[in-house]
Amino acid sequence: MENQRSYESAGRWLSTVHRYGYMHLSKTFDEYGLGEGQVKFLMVLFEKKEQTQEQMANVLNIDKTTTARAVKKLEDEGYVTRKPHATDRRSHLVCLTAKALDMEPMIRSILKDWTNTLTEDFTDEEKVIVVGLLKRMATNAIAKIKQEEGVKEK
Amino acid sequence: MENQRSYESAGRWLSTVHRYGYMHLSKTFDEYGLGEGQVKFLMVLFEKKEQTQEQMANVLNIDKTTTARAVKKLEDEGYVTRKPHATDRRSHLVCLTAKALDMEPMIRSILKDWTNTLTEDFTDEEKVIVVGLLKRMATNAIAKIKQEEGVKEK
DNA sequence: CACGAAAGGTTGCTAATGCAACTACTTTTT
DNA sequence: AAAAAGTAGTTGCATTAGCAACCTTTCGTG
Repeated sequence: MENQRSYESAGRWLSTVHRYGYMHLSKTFDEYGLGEGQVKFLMVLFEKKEQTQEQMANVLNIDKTTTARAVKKLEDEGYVTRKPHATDRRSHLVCLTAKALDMEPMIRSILKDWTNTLTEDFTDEEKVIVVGLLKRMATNAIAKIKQEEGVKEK
Repeated sequence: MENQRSYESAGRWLSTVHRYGYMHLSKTFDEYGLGEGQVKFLMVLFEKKEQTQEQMANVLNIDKTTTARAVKKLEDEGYVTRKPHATDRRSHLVCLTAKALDMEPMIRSILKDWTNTLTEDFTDEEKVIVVGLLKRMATNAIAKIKQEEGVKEK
């Protein structure tokens, strides 16, 4: 149990990178009527084409209320439409509009540019390593929270 | 320019880890009257003992308004006091209370536990690597944002 | 089939955070 | 020394995000 003298933990840098990414991407996407928070949902739709809100929330591990509000903004800005689900009247299928599809390359390139900025001085190997480690941390975090929830409602 | 088919970028996992960390730490610190957002300022004070808000904002790369509000909450909860600066009447020195010092081991241990959870299945080497890579990403992010600001006000 | 549980969404509330604008002191320039 | 520029903090506003509570529809079991 060494005395951790300086505040240099993973979490400290993680939150810095996250905040700065948020700032940069918010500013960059602003001119397209997009907020940083909506982009991740677009990314899911670019891959899956049609999804219910519930499905998107699950894939991204994001709360369903956050999902609902992000989808609403995307709809307001003309990036997605919602059509009734064929068999379940509770849910809606969220679909991309032509506008969103036109913007796909642009959006991907903005995200990629930011990733490149973050890993500017990384070797190719390090670039691969960091994604892998972050993914494992995310997996561990998710497992822990799920476990806490499980305990709570036992 | 390979087609990045799945949304597996560093940023995606980074934001997941960040959000889950926020959730876990908020919940854990809640019973001490602390929010996740205030803890990083306490960590700075544990190391530097006395700081102006400006100094804390700089160390953490956090906006001064966020700093002001975090300090206010810490003051309201009895973790810090503010005393007038000896030579500059614009600023205040933020100092820890006995209550905060008593809680220091507890707070460090909660943060460390979460780090351990995130890196549960990491080798010792990987634990070191991930902090280093995150720190470099943070440095790159900060440099980029500073550069954008510089351009703006030219 | 009916009733209760579960699932998909929405609304109200709260926290952390950044930006713009403002006040109040300090330092620099002329 | 007076005016200009810069620094420390604060307040108002907006965004992302989660939680609790609620509504509506669907499903499962007696």
